Amino acid sequence: MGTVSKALSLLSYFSRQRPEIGLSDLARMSGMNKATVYRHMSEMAAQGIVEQTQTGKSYRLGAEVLRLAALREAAVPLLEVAREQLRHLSDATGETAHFSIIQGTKLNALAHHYSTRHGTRVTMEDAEVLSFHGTASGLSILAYADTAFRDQVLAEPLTAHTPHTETDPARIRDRLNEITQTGFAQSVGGFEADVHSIATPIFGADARPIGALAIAAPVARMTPDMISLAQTELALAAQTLTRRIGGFAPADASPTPEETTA
Amino acid sequence: MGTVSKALSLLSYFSRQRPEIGLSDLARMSGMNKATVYRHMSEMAAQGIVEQTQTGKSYRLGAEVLRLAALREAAVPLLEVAREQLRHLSDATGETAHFSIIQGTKLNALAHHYSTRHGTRVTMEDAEVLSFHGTASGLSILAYADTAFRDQVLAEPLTAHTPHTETDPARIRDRLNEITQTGFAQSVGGFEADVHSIATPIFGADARPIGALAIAAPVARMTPDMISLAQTELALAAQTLTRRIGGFAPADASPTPEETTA
DNA sequence: GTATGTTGGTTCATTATTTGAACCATTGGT
DNA sequence: ACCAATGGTTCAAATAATGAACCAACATAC
Repeated sequence: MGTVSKALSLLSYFSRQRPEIGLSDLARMSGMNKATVYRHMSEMAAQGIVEQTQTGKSYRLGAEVLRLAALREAAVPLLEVAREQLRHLSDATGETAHFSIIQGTKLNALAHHYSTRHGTRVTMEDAEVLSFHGTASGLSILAYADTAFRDQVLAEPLTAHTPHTETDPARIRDRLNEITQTGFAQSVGGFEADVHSIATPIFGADARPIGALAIAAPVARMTPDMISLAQTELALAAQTLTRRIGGFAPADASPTPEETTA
Repeated sequence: MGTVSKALSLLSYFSRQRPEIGLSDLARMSGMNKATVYRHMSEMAAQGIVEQTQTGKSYRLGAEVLRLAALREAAVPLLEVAREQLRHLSDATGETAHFSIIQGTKLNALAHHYSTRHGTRVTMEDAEVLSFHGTASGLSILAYADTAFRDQVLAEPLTAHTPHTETDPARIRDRLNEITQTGFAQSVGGFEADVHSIATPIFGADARPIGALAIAAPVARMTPDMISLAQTELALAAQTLTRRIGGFAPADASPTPEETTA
């Protein structure tokens, strides 16, 4: 691993739960020497990628990443198009819609939209790390991912987020097969208790999944009619999103909206 | 300059005008050796910061920057709060409102909001680089920036974006003094022909300007009444934004909304 | 008030990494 | 068939990264 990778890998320790990290902590977490971490952070700070809090101590992400993200959106308007679909999805279903993408071996929630139809709703946070095995989004992606990626994810220890999380790799593989039949993954309380989610993957130019659209509702409101509606809308939104970002669904991919509506 | 800085500095060559860059071009632009650029880009690609287009050739910014930006927003909700104010500003004035921040020695437009009141409007692109001397936003920032920064910006060659762009450093300094009197900067056709902009700065925790809010309208629609309205709304929005991000306006800063309304 | 354990930051000889000229293999144009 | 690009690769030489030990500053504990 080169110096640049090492420096950039420091960024992976920042999370929603830990948006600011001190020098010593960062050195401990990364296992790197304190002096090394200091220089890496200083260099990244000079480039605006990170900055120090006004107390002068701990580090956090810098404003430059905003520029980079805006530029990325200009080149590949993934989130912009996704937000459009999310708005439509939550309006059509009256429930929370969210979008997440694969980044390395992680699944990151990047955008969401709430509906105002109900007083209670499933709440989301952007930049939250989701699990592949415990969420509908993750499962839908795994179902269409190549074997190597699936094996890699399922080889790691699978944490049980709730009592209902399926953590047995063999049983998860069975579910993945079922998912490819319908094109939709479901998770009932697998990540958060009392949340029923339905998801379908989004594909990149190489026909491999790059993310997922999902609708999340309280278990009680996810009636058969609702499931049917959610699937219809998800299929349409996913197809639109995949197409708009220049992606291609694989031959065995999620059904077209016509098929679903039937 | 360390290796990490050099690698990260490659990112600065990506712009709205040039969202994808090939290896040889990037080497030429940066003046670095082709092999060096190749390894830097490879390492950054491994971290998801950049990626290669499916034609396999040129590089562009990667999806990881979206995660980083989402995380930055979670830690410092600058854009979220700014967008709120932009919405209000464009609704209240019926014109285009936009927000830009200083990054290094550049001024970057990062968010905007259009009004639907008129058929014609000033259009903006996010992630666009603005000039300090040619825009109302830039001037408003310069007016409140420390001397060192102001000198640095005015020492560089000042390009004339339009025939109306003021490029004489001495005359610009005079205008900056006037700006500190009122708290607002104006630019009539200084960046784009037929665009009249009014801007006021946003301050960080150290009472130094970090960005600016602006309203841009076609010259003909920027009547005295409109200017007055824009200033009132800008002052309020800027004060709110500065406060919400934990910033402080300096003692000699832009007037409070009360003073302006008078 | 002193001792102790933090913290962020710095130093410098040793070491490992980056660097760049020259080199391929492809591609596209003439 | 040629030429001039392109992205990518190699390897000795040069340069930069590294890490143990070291500050000074700040808490907390005794």
